[in-house]
Amino acid sequence: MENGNEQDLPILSVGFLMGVAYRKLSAVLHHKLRDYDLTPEQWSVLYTVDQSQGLIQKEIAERSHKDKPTTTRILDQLEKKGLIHKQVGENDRRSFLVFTTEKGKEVTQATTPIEDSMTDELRAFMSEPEIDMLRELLLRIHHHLGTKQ
Amino acid sequence: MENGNEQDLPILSVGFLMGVAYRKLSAVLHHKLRDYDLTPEQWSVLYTVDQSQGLIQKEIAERSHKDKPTTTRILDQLEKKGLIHKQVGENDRRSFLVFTTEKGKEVTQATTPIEDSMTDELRAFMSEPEIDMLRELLLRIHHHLGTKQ
DNA sequence: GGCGTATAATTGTCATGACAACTAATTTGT
DNA sequence: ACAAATTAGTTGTCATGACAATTATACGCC
Repeated sequence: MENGNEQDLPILSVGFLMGVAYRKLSAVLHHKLRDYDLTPEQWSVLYTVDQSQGLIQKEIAERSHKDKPTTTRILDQLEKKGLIHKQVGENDRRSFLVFTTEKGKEVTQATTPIEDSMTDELRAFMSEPEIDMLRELLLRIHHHLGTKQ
Repeated sequence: MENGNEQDLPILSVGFLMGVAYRKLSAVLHHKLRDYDLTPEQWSVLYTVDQSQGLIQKEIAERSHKDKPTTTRILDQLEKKGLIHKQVGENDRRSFLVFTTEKGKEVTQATTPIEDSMTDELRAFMSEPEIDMLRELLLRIHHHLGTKQ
C-alpha cells in the first residue's frame, strides 16, 4: 500500500531529521542482530569491552558514550547473557575490571561483520565521499556541542 | 579539567556517531526549552498539532515519525499540561481530532524561535552548505531505509 | 443485514537515556 | 591521622521508542 509519504516530514530541523535517521539505522542493525539476542547498544558495549579487555566501567562508559547508570545496566545484561565478566579491581576496590568471556569473544567475532555491513546499506544510496562527509559532520557536532559528559 | 578526549570514539560507524550527535542535539534543545516544561519530542508533537489543527492521532504519529503508542502518551502529557485538547470524531468515533488550546498556541509561538535557534548552534562550526548537505543526507537515509512505519 | 476483517487508539512490557540521590571506597588538606 | 571532598558504581524515576496484545468502531463482502 506504500503510505505514499504524501506530506512527509513537516519538521525539517537537523535535530529531528537526525532522530528519524538514527532510529531507522538502529532498527536495521537491531534486525540484523536478531539471531544474537543483542540490541545495537548492547553490541557497542560488548565490542568496546572486547577491544580493550580489563577496562573499568567508567572507561567503558566514556568510550561507548553512555552515562554511568546506562553502562551499569547494559553490562548487567551482558553478564546475565554470559558474554562478559567482572573482576574486582586490586588497586581500587570501588571499581571492576571487565572482560569478555569465551562466548563473548565468539559473539563479537560473529557480529562485527554485521555491524560493518551497515555501511553497505548506506552505499546503496550514498557515495563514498558522501558517507565520509556525513561521518565528519557528525563528529564535528559531537566535538562542538559537548556541554557535558 | 577538560577530560581531553584522549582516545575518543573507538566506534566510528555512522549509526553510532549519529546516536551520539542526536543525543547532544536533543540535550541542547531540551535545555533551551527548560522554561516551558517541554521535552524536544513533546515540542515536536505540539508543533505538529498547532500547524494542522484537527488531525487525528494516526496522522500526528505519521507526521512526527512516532508510533501510535508513543503518540498517545505524548498527547496525554500535552493534554495534562493544558496545551492541547481532543474532540471525538463525528464521522469516526474510534478517533479523536486534536487541537491546541490557547495556552498551547502561546507556548508554540514562544518556543518556535527556540527550535529555530538550534540551527544557529550548528552555524557556529558548520557552513551553510554543510548544514544543507547534512539535512539532505539525513533525508536520504529516511527515505531509503524505510522498512516499516 | 450480518460476519469477518481492517483500523484507531490504548495498555503493557522492555531497553535506553537523562537525571538525582545514594553507598562505598579513595584521595586531599591540614 | 582524620574530616572533607572526590570518585566508582548502583538504584530509582521518568520520557521515549519498539513491539505485542487488546478494545472499540468501521468497513467489505456475501
